[in-house]
Amino acid sequence: MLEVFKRYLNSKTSISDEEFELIREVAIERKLRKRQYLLQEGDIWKYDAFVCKGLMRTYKVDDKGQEHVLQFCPENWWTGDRQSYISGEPARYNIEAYEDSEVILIPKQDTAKLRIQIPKLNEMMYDLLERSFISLQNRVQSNITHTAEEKYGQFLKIYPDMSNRVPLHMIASFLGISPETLSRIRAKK
Amino acid sequence: MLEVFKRYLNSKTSISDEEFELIREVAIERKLRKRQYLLQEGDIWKYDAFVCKGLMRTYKVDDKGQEHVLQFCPENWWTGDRQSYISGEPARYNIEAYEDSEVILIPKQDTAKLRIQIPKLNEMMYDLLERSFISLQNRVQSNITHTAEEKYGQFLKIYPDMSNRVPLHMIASFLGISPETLSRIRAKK
DNA sequence: CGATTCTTTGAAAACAGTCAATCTGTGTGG
DNA sequence: CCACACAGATTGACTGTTTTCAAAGAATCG
Repeated sequence: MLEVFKRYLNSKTSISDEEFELIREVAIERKLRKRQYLLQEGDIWKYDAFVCKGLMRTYKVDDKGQEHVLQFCPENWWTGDRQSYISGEPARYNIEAYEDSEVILIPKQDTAKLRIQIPKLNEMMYDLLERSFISLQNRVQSNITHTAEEKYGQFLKIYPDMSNRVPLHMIASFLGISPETLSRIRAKK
Repeated sequence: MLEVFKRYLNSKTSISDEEFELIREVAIERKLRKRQYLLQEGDIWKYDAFVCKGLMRTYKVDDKGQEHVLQFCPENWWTGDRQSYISGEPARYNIEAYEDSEVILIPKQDTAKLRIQIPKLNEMMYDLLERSFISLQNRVQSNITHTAEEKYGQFLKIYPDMSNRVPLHMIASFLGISPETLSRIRAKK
């Protein structure tokens, strides 16, 4: 599991073996079965989580009991609840494995130390946040600009394999449309 | 204009007079009249921009010539096109003053130096990005969860004074609904 | 195989968008 | 100072899209 992480780090920046040892010392390896939770609403999130294998989804349940998928997080992406992480408040989201998954957790305090010890890691994580910001911004823009059909088209471009990995109704939820509507959109292609 | 900026910085962190001098040396003060552009689509954005006074809006024009407002940026907020800033690609957005405004521009290279010279500034800008990320995430969540009416309610909570400062049709555009629909939503309260 | 989850389909209702006309307020120039 | 132009807001009628509800048909998993 750590090998995947090391390969990822070296694709994004360059980390020496000694530096990676520092990471290894604090990294927690966790295996999750499908439908197992990484985080439940109300808990406090204190990690940085890197998905080595599998697929996580972040979702929220509204007053009417309806689920809304905020994010899909496949292998080689980071997940977590940034709001809870920063503020120390209870999480408002659930993060659940939707496939059997392998995740590396780095406790918050250790991340802070590592970012000082390994400046390149710090830089990488900053870049990551910037890019996440931009992709969220693109998503907002897509939401206010496009029709349901166009949004689905965009989604397929950005996540080409996701439609094979998660059920349709979760994609609909991610896009903010009803599953029936998405089904009909697909039918007419 | 720089006084406003200094006050802002000291509300977010603490910057000594000597440190602020470093900022002053590179800061560019710019006054903009209503309808004047800070950035036009196609240009390359190379600054960090802090709004001391007035109101900026970031928008995009789609294929059909329709404007879509991505962001309102009143005094004491930062604006810019992060995508263009990072990648060096031409901006896809326009940033326009919607009131007579005063903006401080710090050129990209100078920001980089300042962030090294003034660690607290660096920290502050990181926190800022994190918080911007979270608020965008909340906006996405609101987009996929709520009806037009609920979204408008949320908007009023987050930007209580904005409805006095910008025309209704721009708020509609920001929310991704038609001006007529927003007008009707308001009428039935 | 049986149970569950997911997807599709149909019909009706709710909702939002478009187009066009009218109304309102503001600011400008004669 | 008034008349006019202009931008913005509202309203009505219509159209089109999306949701909802219900039921039936696939697909998947234990």
